[in-house]
Amino acid sequence: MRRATKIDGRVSRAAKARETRRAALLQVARRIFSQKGYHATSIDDIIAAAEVARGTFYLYFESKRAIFDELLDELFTPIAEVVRRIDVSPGAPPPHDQMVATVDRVLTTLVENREIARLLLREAVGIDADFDRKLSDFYGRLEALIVSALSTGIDMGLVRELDPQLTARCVLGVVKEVCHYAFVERDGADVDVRKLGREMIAFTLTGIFKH
Amino acid sequence: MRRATKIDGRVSRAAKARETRRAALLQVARRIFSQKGYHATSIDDIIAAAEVARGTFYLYFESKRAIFDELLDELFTPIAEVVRRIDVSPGAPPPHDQMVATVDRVLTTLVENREIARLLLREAVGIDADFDRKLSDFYGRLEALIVSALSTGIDMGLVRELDPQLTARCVLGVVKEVCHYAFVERDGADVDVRKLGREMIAFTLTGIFKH
Amino acid sequence: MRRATKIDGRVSRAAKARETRRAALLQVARRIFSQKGYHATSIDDIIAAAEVARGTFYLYFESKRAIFDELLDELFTPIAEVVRRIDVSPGAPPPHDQMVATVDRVLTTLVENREIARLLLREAVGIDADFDRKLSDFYGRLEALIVSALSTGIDMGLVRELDPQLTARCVLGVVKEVCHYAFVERDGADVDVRKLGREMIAFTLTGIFKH
Amino acid sequence: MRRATKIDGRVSRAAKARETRRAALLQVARRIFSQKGYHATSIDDIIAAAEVARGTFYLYFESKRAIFDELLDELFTPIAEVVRRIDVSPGAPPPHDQMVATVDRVLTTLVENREIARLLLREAVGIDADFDRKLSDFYGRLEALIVSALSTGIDMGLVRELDPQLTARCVLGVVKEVCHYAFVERDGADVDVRKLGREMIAFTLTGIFKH
DNA sequence: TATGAATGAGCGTTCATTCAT
DNA sequence: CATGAATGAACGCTCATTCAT
Repeated sequence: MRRATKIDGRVSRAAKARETRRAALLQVARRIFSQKGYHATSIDDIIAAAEVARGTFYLYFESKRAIFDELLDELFTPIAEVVRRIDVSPGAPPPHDQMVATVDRVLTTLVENREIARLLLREAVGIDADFDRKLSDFYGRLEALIVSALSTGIDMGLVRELDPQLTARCVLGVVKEVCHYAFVERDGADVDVRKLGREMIAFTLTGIFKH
Repeated sequence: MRRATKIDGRVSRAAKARETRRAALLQVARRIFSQKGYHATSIDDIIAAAEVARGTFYLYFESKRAIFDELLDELFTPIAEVVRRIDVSPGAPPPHDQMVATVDRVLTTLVENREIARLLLREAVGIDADFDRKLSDFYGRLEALIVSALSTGIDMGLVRELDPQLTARCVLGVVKEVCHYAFVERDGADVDVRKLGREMIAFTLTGIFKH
Repeated sequence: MRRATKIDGRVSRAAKARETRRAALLQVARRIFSQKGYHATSIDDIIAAAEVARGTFYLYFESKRAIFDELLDELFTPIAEVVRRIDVSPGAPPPHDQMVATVDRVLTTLVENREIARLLLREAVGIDADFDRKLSDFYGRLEALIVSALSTGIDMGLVRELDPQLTARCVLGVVKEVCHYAFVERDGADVDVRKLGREMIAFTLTGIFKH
Repeated sequence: MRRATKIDGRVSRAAKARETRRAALLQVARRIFSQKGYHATSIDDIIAAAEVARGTFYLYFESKRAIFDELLDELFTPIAEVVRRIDVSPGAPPPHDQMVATVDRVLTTLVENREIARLLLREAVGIDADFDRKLSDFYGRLEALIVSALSTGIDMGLVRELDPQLTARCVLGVVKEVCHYAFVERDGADVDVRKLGREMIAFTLTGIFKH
């Protein structure tokens, strides 16, 4: 037993060390990709900043593309999670409250992951066909959610008769552009998330007209 | 005189041939850039498709960047022209009509230049610092126009009190995203420009709510 | 007869035009080669400055190398001529006078052909094996002449016992370096040929020592 | 401690291997540059002769220019060192002895570095502006030394009244040309350094005249 | 004769990935 | 596990020369 523990101990210690290294590489890559973009970042940049040998990098990641993918997943996953929580069942909180809450959570998630947000919003496409597909899958899922929310809204008589698909894209465009403005152009540091959310929601719900 | 005519004939024939070649190269480059993006397109791809020698390419364009720039200018220029025509002088057509007309013209221009539209909407950034600047200049000009239109609208009591800058980005986001949807994801072939325009305007003016 | 004259007239007029063009190309090439060196000068530079089409250049010269060769021959020929005139026959002018006169003539020739002199003195080697051979032939001829002059001098008891070959190279080295100083480093414009000649001769004849 | 030793062992072995490769590349480049000159030598030539992949070259040298520079420095450095050792302080060896010794050492250094000497003496100019400057700096330093030696000689009454600058160039010309003769034209293999030195010194000190 | 568009071999350099130690 | 030397395909670009008109 002692020995087993010892081995387990070793193993887990080793596994932990492995995870630490991996995390360190991810962190460094996150920063550099976010600063320079995918193409302008070289493996050299990453291993130099991580103070790790060339080969070591490939011990933890299959390729440059692989680490980039993994970084974007860090954002895809929580965003998808946040959005998934929208509840359209009867007895759920009122749609408007949910909308506010969701927008808030999305923005908060982006703020918490500014660097990856930059990555996502800048490196929209052009890496390769596979990545383009991944990206459009992600946005496709968001779109589907908005479409379903809009459709429900129309059914409930809250939302005017509109093309749900096209309007979903409008909403998505608002979110993307405002986030680009906040996280890519400005540093993303001093962003007033509340204000951003309020303006986006107002725009989305009522447009620019005075009613 | 006969000789002069002859020479003129020759010169113009040569100049014409030159223009033809140039146009052919531009066309090929337009297609390939639009399909694969800037980075994934090599000079080799272009000259192979154009069935032209390596040196020939450089006879017509200074560099890969130069032909890319020229392609994007094919779209920048007419878009800027279209947008410039907005008339805020007294006695001008009513704002709403102008808006509809402008959106219509912008979309028509994009439809007419689908491939470059793809290029513009996909290659958001990451080519190089110069290009990033060019791109943000372009969008900056659009944004400024929208800001000024919104401010005028607020002054006239047509538009509600909103943050003109942020809202301009919302509008820009709507346009970009809808265009991305129409020209990048779908082929851009069977796009109902009228419908697209109507939906975008409705969304922008009144949001999603039923009033 | 009239017709023949006419034709002759035409032919010679054409031949003259041909020569004029050739000369113009040579002149332009001379200037540019002299300013930028062989490698840094492109055919483009030459035809642009000569305002002549690309193909025209090749109508007059076989290649870049050929025109360069021809330019250097412009200097080789008169220099060889000048040096050939040294007269060691009995009853000839005294050796010292001839030496002074020769040095003077060589320097004058160089001054009159500053641009080619620059070329000769800078582009010592490295163009290709053929050119290297040509160059060493030229210097070989000069060397042989100096060797023979030195040997005669020794026989006549004027010159100390020395290794004629090696010393010939010393003399050549003096000439080359002083000319390099005068024509390459300084513009070659305000060169006091007399003084240069005097110093070189004094150095060659008596060295640096005070006797 | 054992482990440290092991690591040290590894490190030094690796460092040694690195140095070996570097040296091999330098040697190959030295030979080829010396045979063909800078422009006629391509990276391809070097890596083919060194049996090394393209990328490997750039692992050891920044650029073609960088390896060329380094090669020339192999000669610049010891020559500068040798020449620097001239001692004009009171109580120093007599000037003539120092001159003989210096010439001897310079020639020996050149013999020991024949290939680079060829390089130095052939690639007079034309690589690029930077290199031209480097070269003229080097020769400028030599010239300055000779000028100062001549001026001292004049003050001491040993050297006749002459133009020190121009004469320094004469001396430099003698050295360059004789070295060119010995190292570029002849293989540089069977050069009798002593004799060369003696002749050069005799020529420089007393010229060709029998006194 | 004159043109200039076309050619394509060649260049120096980069960088993601592999693998022996 | 960790290393970093080695790889080589690929890149954008140049330029002396050719040739149809």
